[in-house]
Parts: sequence; C-alpha cells; structure tokens
Amino acid sequence: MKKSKREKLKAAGWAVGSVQEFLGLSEADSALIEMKLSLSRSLRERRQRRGVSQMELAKRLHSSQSRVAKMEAGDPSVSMDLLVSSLLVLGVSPADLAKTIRRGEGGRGRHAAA
Amino acid sequence: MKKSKREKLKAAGWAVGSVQEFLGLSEADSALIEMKLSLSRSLRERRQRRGVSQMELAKRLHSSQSRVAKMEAGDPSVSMDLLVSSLLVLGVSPADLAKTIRRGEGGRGRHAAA
DNA sequence: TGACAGTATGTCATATCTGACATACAATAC
DNA sequence: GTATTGTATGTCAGATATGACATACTGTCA
Repeated sequence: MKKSKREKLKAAGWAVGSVQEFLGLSEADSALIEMKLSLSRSLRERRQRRGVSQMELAKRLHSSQSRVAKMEAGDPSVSMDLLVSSLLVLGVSPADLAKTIRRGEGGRGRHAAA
Repeated sequence: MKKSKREKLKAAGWAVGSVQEFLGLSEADSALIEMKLSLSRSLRERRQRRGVSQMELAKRLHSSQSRVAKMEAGDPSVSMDLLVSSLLVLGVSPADLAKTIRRGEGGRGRHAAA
C-alpha cells in the first residue's frame, strides 16, 4: 500500500521542495517524506562536519558504505529507523534530532534554511 | 545484526526504564528504543484523547487493528516509520512529534513525566 | 445470562529493507 | 599517466516489517 507511492517518487526523482502537491500524497505521507529528507541532509552535514568518511560511519553502524550513500541521497529504500540510528551513532542527541525533525515542517510558505 | 538484540529485548519483556544497562546495548541502540517507546506511548495517548478506536485509526492508516495494538504495545516488530506515520495521521504536527522525541531522552537521572 | 465494542496476541504470506558486493565516477597526489 | 581515497549506483539473497486473519480477553449494557 505504500509501494506505489514510493515508485512514483522514485520515478519523479524525489523532487526536493514540497513533493506533495503533484502526486497523490496525503499530508501525512509527504510530511513523513520531508522529515526523512531532513534527517538525510542532517546526516551528511554532521558526518562531513566531523570529518568522518561514509566508510567509517558504515563500520560504526555495522553497515556498508553503499547504504550510507543511499541514506544521504535520500533513497526511498532507507527507513527512518536507520537514519535516526545513524545520527545517534554520530553522537547527535535526541534533542538535536528533534530540532532536525521540526525542520522538516510542511510547505505552506516555509523556507528551508539550507 | 539487530535481530539478536531485539530477541533479547523481547525475552526481557521490553523493560520500561533505561533498558540499556543490563543488556549489551549501545547508547545509540537504547536511545532509539526509548524514542520508539516514547512515540508508542504518545500514540495511545493521542488516539484515546481523540476518542478514536484502534480499528478506526487502522482504517485511516490502511493498516489493521492488530498492528495498531502492537504499535501501542511497543512491539519490537514496529518500525519508527509506522509510528511516525500514525501520529501524523492523527494530526500531530512535526513540531509536536519533535517534543515527543525529546521526551525519549536518555536515562542518567531523567524521569519520565508519565 | 448474552451480545456487543474495543483491545490483545499469535501466525503467516508477502512486501519491504538491509548489508554486501561489484563497479563506476570524482578529485587529489604523485 | 596511475594510484589512492571518497562517493554513487545497481543488484541480490537474506532479514525484517507489514497487513490480514483468527482468536481470546475485557468491559459494559441490557
């Protein structure tokens, strides 16, 4: 029941801004997606800021470099669990995580502060 | 690589407080778990507060009553994605979600404000 | 008592996610 | 040039999550 939407998104190339309007996504669906994209961006940012390579992060996570790349690419095959785990492994506090999640706040006039 | 820990947790009955110390869980692992438990509690609370039955929520989610029950029971088989989706479907804003997540903040003297 | 609405718990087939691998690409240093 | 390091992308077998279903347990109301 979720797959069809993921397919559409993949096909659409994960348009960045408010993805919702032109696909048949519900508010909740698109909010979730934007949240994940937000986490994804945060991950890359934090990792780089700490000078950690994807390979190294992968090791800490007991995962693989390719999966880390997919996480940062916002690949739909990546779960929120994995994104959150990764951030936690990078030492991000739940409080900071919360901030990141709020950053994913829905369209309607909001602007992403890069 | 995650399964063994889930098994242990299940065996341990998902002890509520800071689960970490007596199992071989990393900080990140237990932080993730407590976050999920936090979401889980929040879900039940919000759903009840709105007078929505598990069955009804299940329909809105295109899921089933039993899965909603598992979500609220903190069953390890439930993903963070599903928990978050559910809260969103209940109309919870990303900002409120963020608060819930912060509530899952790690042990070290903190107390769960019910 | 029985009937009912809500919830819990177990199982299962199928959908999805995951780590691992191969391989390609980009930039840098020699 | 070609190593080397970091990253991207595709694929796939195996692991995990999912919805659906059956069934049991709980009130509550008559």
